[in-house]
Formats: sequence, structure tokens, C-alpha cells
Amino acid sequence: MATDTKHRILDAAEQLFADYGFPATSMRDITNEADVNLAAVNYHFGSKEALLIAVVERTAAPINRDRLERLDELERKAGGSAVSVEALVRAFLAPMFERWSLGKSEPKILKLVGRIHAEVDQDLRAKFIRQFDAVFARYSTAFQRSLPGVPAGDVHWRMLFLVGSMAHTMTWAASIIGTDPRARREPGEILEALVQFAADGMSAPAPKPVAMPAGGAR
Amino acid sequence: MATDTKHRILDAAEQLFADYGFPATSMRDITNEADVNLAAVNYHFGSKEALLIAVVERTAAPINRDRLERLDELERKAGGSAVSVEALVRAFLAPMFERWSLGKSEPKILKLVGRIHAEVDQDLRAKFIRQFDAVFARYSTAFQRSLPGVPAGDVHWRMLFLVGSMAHTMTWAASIIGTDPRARREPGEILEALVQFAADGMSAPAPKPVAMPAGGAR
DNA sequence: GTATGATTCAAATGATCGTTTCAATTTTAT
DNA sequence: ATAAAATTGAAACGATCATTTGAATCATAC
Repeated sequence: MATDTKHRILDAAEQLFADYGFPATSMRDITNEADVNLAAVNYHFGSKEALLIAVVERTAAPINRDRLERLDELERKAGGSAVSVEALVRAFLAPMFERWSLGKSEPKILKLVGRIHAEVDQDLRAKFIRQFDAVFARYSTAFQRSLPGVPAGDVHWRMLFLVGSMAHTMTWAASIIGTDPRARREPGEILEALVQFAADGMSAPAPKPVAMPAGGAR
Repeated sequence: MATDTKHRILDAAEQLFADYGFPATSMRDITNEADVNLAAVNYHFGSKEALLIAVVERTAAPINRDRLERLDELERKAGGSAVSVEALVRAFLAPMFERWSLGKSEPKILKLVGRIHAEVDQDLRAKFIRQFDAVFARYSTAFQRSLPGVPAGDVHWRMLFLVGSMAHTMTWAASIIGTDPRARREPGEILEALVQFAADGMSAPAPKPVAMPAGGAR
């Protein structure tokens, strides 16, 4: 069966990219883990980079589709008025956490996406950034509508903060859970904690203008 | 001069690790950039990994020292009572942003630290994680004191969110600034925006318990 | 059953990786 | 100045990298 090899490669690559990152994972690591021939990756995908793109496509595409659908639904329900900030934050975050909960045990998708947000270099990132950009743009305008007091540029930055919290959580949640027993949480609880944190952060009053010579906030 | 070579290697490595990450940067990249012999890195530092540790040590140590000093100062001023959350957040974040503002133009330190938080694999990370852990622990107890209504475990998670926002901002601030003219901000303004966001997020009410079968928050 | 295309396989390609070697050179101490 | 130590230099080491090759094997269709 042909699709079997492709699937096994995608699964192995997803796992390894998530655990060790893209540059640190070799073709041989992938093909050994997938138990396929070394040449299979280049045969089926063309190159290592193309494999990464395929992995991201497979994992991120349904998440982003889900995000957009939830936003559609929220805006439909709200009629013409603004959606609550918390609902927007939850609609943006839940599609990822849900895949975590539904998955077996390891949050590989989350780690992978976390890494992609954090690790991939500029030029490679540009190849699949557009997929994220569409989501980003839609949510950006929605947030702007829901936060009329906050300048558009600041909303932009706050969304960067939001994505950062999410990505970092994806990457390190497993080790955090393993460290402090008091911090043990179910995925749903972590989502709720992050929603609470990010919703309040997004809703903060507009920052006061900074009047400083040129050196931070000493 | 001996120290000159070491310095040039450290500078080049800092720059390249920040731009391309640790695994993607080769010894030859570093020695070419530093204009020193290829063997110089192994002679002066022992290995590539040891060089990374030295780079982190040089850039992160003063930042973490600064963080602890500011916390000391805040707790001293507060006497026995709790420090304000916003002050804690600012004390934690400002030492990094300040180095950005004071630096020439490129936020390489920030990108580097951002990457270290996000990219380095488990075992290598453990080698210098203790340095961060000390800071993390001190701020964790301080935050717990200032947030009496929030369970300790949740404070732990919120600090993870905070670090994530910071790390992600460090990594992507440059590209964000380059993208949307409305999002153009001075480093001091970005710090203030992040302080506002994170302080309100940290101060959010304690999350309601989640009662769900085992599948996210649909 | 035989031809055709898709897939797998073992092996090799050239490039690049981190590290080592050892002689040449420079610095330091006497 | 001379001996000793520290540093630099050019070259090579073996290992591993992503990718390619061409024959072997498989599936499918006629």
C-alpha cells in the first residue's frame, strides 16, 4: 500500500520534529522511526523541507480551519455587534488544545506548532506563514472591534503576546507538568487558565505613552 | 591578544545563534564571521555546546542578576507587604528590554534568549536552566504573595504564559515591526505594552474549575 | 501471462558537520 | 636572549548530512 508509507513518514516526522526540532532531525532518524527506506522521503515528498511543509499542512490546516469556523459562528451569533474578548480568545486557542486532549498521550502537535512558531527561520517560515496570516488577520479585525479603546497597533502586539503564550505552553507544558505536582493540570484546565490569562491581558487598558530618553524603564 | 579572539567568537556566535538557532549554525559560520581560525573555538571553549553555554552565560547572567536585584529592591521597599503585580512583571521584563534599547540596532540578545527558551533540547537546556530556575522560583513566590486568590499551581502556569509572551516577542519583534507600519513601536513602548498585557493576565481571577469529560472546550 | 507503471531497496554521491592534529607563530617569563 | 607556554594556522579526520542512482520488487491493467 502506497499511502501507508506516506502516513508512517508523516507520523514519524511529526513526532521527531516536535521532539527535536527541524534542523536536529535527520532523514535517517525519520526513516528509521517510520521503518521505511531512506529514499522514501525524497520519493514521496521531494525533500526534507517539503516534508516539513506537508507535516505542518496536515496538522495546522484543520486547526486553522476550525479557528475560522468558530470565528464565523461567533460573529454570526453576535449579529452586528462585537464578540466578547474571552470568546475570541477561546475560539482561537481551543482548536489546538482540543487536539491535545483527543490525542493519545503526547502533545506532539502542540510541541510541533510551538516550535514552528518559535524555531523555523525566516525564509522557510514564509512558506506556510500565509496559512497562519489569514487566521491572524481575521482575528485581528475581530479583536479590534471588541477593543475599541485600544489602538490597532497595540492589538497587533497583544496578539503576538497571545500567540507567544500559546506556543510556549505547547512546547513546555509537558516538562512543567512533570516538574511541580502542584502544577499538574488537565489539558482542559490549562486551556481555561490560558484563556483567563490572555483574555484579561487582551482587555487591558490601552498602554500609556512612554516618555523616556531611549533606555527601557529603569 | 588572547581575549580578543574569545570575544570575537562570542560576539559572532551570539549573533548567529540568535539569527539561525544553535543546530543550524556551524562552527565554520562562527569562525568565518569572527574572522578567526576554525580550531579557535575548540581551543578556547572546548566544544560547540560549551560555546553556547558560554554565550548564554555572558548574556543571560547579568539579566538574571538584574532581575533578582530589582526584586530585592521591590521587596525591601514594600516592607512586609506584597508587591504590586505590575511592578513584579516590570521588574522581570525590563532587564531584557533595556539591553535591547541600549544595544545598537539589532535585538540579538532577545532573539537569542527567545530561542533558548523555545529551541534548545531537553538535556542541553538542563545545563543552564538552573540559572533561570533561581529567578523563576523567587518571582514565583513573590507572585503568589501578590495573588493570594490564585492557587500556586495556576501562578506557575501564568508565569509560563508570561515567559512565553516575552520569548516570542523577543524572537519576532523585528519582523512584526517590519510588517505593519501601524505596529511600529519603540522598545520601551513594546515593554510597556507587554507589561500591561501580562500584569492584567497575571491578575486575572482564579480560573473556574473545568468539568468536562476529556475533550477540550467545544 | 505479459507489459506497464509505481514503489522499494541497497549503495553511493558529494557536501558539510564537529573535532583533532601538529607544525608555525606569537606571547610571556626568566 | 633564550626557554617555556600559549595561541594560531592549514590540513585532515571520521562521521553524518540530504539527495540521487539504478536495479529489484511490487501492483495493476490489458
